[in-house]
Amino acid sequence: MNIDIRSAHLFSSLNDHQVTQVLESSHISTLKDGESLFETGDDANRFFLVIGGQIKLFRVSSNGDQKIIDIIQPGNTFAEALMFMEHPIYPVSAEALGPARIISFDSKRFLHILSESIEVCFRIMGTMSQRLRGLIKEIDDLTLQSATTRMCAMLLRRMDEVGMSRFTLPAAKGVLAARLSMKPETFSRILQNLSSKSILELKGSEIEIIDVSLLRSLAHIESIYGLEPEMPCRVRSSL
Amino acid sequence: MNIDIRSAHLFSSLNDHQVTQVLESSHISTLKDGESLFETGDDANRFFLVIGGQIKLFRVSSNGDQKIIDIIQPGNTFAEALMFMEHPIYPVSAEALGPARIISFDSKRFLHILSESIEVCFRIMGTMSQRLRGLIKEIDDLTLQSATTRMCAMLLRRMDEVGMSRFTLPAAKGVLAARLSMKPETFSRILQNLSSKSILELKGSEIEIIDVSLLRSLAHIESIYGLEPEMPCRVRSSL
DNA sequence: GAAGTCATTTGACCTTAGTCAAGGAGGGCT
DNA sequence: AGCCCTCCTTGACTAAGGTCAAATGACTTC
Repeated sequence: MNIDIRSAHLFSSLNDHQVTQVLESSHISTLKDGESLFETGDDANRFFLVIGGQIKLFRVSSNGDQKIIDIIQPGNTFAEALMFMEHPIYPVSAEALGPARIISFDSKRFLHILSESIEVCFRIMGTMSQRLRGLIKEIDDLTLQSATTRMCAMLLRRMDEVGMSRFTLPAAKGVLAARLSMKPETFSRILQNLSSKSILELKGSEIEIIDVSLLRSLAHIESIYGLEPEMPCRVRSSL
Repeated sequence: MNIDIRSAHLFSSLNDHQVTQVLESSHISTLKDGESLFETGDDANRFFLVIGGQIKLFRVSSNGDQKIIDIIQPGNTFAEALMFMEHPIYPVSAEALGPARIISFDSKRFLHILSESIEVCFRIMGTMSQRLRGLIKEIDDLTLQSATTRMCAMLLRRMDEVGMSRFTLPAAKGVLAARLSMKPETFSRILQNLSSKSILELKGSEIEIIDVSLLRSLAHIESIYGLEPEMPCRVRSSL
């Protein structure tokens, strides 16, 4: 197994010597599906690089609901932003979504290397900046956008990523629902609804987008013409 | 007017020479109440330090609603995280909340100084890290917490800040409502409700917390015993 | 001090999404 | 095949907040 950690953005400008140093404090591990890596509130002395599978970052509410903050894909690092805090504590929990492989690194050690390389600092700041932007967008989505809008935006992103109008969902529906901050039931209903409007066709986790432009307009401003007024399962009539 | 920008965390480890350099590209300005500083999507070539008044950062939905992401207080910088992006664009809009005074700095110029000072880099990364954490907490609040919980948490924060159980709200109620992602009406009703439960007393924007421990428990897990079941203005009875 | 403007409150009602409960459907295992 | 298990779907209903509109209050400005 010979992974070049330099393929990860964060490490990409390290020289050979630095790579060796970083690897000295590294530790590779395999996680089973659902295995926990750390929990919200744990001391954060290490950060991670996903080399296989997916890691989900999430928060749990007092009544057990969980909101998925992010799903980290292979090649990406996470929790590296914490090393700059005086008392680093993970603000989220992390566990494997399916079997996964990760490398962990000692934060202190990496900080030391960082103190010699402005270039790596800049890289990290770039990453953090983007993450900041992503979170702001997410807050926007959560407060200013409806569940349907979020769903449509997600479908469009996925379509873009795959490059085809026919694709398979990147994770189990329940997981995607939590990522989009809705219940599985709502997720299912919205998908059904889009399907009934012939905006897409779905069979299991296979989706084909039929009307891209309509989907796009829904992702931006919901209900160009009444999507919700005809939502199923409304009890209006019985009042 | 002789403000030492070093009192701002971001600049605190600059030497005299660097301060001079930074100030060379700086520009002080005064904003009237509601005056816009920049809008979401504008090119982000400058970042800012608030020296008087408050600046609100917000996003606007397609139907005109606005969500306040943050309210920046004097002594704090904002938009500095953007300079690390290749194509920097403000992810939020900014405008003065009441008359305000700010200093703006040229990002490029500052980047140059940064490239000579690891210490300042570390400081920035620390700030960004905290901001990241704050946003995650906010997402948590929005998805996993109710409006009442958010209100209670805000009141407790404010009480902590002031150090007394009697205090005045830090901004107009409508503004606070937008900050907490709720409508002014909801804000008012929740406050009324807390008042009717003798958890607090309110007169205008003066608030006195009566039952701190109950407030605290509401902030954590809502409805230890039924707060919502007795919410006013419900039409249950007419069904 | 009257008029006007703006923020807040209250009331009545509506919409979104969550809850709870009951069925499907698919996949792996024996 | 039959069974179990987990995930997804569907139906009926509830709850939290939003909407709209009117009433009140508070603060300016003339």
